[in-house]
Amino acid sequence: MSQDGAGVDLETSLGYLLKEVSSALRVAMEEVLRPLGMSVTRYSCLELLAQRPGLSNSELARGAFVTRQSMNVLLQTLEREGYVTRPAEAPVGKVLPTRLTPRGRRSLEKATVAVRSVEVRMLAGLTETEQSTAFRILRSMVRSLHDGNDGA
Amino acid sequence: MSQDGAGVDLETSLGYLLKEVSSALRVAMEEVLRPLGMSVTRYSCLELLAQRPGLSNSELARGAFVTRQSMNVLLQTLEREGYVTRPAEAPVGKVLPTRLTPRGRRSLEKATVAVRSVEVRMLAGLTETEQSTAFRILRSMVRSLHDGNDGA
DNA sequence: GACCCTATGTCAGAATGCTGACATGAGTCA
DNA sequence: TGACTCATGTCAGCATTCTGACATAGGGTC
Repeated sequence: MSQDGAGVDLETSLGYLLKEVSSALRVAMEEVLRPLGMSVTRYSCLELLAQRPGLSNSELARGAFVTRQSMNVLLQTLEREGYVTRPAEAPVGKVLPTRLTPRGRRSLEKATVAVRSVEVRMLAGLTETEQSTAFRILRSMVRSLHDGNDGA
Repeated sequence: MSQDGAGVDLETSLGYLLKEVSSALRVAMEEVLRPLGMSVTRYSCLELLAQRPGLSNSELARGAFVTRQSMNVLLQTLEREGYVTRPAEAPVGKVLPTRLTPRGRRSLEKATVAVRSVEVRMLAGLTETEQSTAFRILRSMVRSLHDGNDGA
């Protein structure tokens, strides 16, 4: 009854399960980030900047999986609130390298602890080997999906 | 430089990789669904109804990982356009069991083919064993994440 | 029956992300 | 040099989803 041959069976579909996991992960992250007054996208942006200082708006957008327009709005907010800084003039081209301020770094610290606790919980019950296997398999999926789009 | 000890290293984080995969999957699905004039959520709703006829608004919302308010908006659209039907009066309680119309079923058929092709592409390069392993690991992640929230 | 708790359907407003569009700067090629 | 292409930053409008709120139905418990 749940599979009439032609359909994508939800119970056995890896795509559906993937959506379920990412949904649960997002909910869990929002839950621990909310008390800190931070959203997932905001956290992603700050974490990206902490690990790769000087990233541009477009690079941050790609790293956080949103459009550069959305990231631009977020960066303007973060800049206005004093979490990041961007030069008034582009050193080269139109690219504006962004950096965390001390305030941004402090804000990120608490968020990082919270997010790490979620990731630890998600990985609970998995061996090191299983985690490595999962990593390899997920990487393969990303590659396969991109190949079909970009043709690269 | 990319890992100063305390940070969540993006290059090795399963959470980040998970976000990358689901993002790529969503993009790929939107790409094949757009020519059919269908969105991912719309497809999810129809597929859910095909496999489990009579699902209520709230059940569909949970199955598609959106709020029941969002699903309600979608259902009203689908009903107005003749893809689904709901009784005017609730047979029991307030629950309105929803069903696909022939038109909805036809619309879904093409979409299912398109979505299946994406899933096949995503799984290309993975053995049957790897797919089973991925399924088991992802299920474990969902369980661990939910345990922390519901306390169940 | 009275009460409480939960789940549901639904409306309205707010937030978030996306598409479309434009100007500008860098690289390539003839 | 000039034309062409591509990537970037940014503004504006639109679409989708979410949060808040309300009334109602059903299952308990007393």
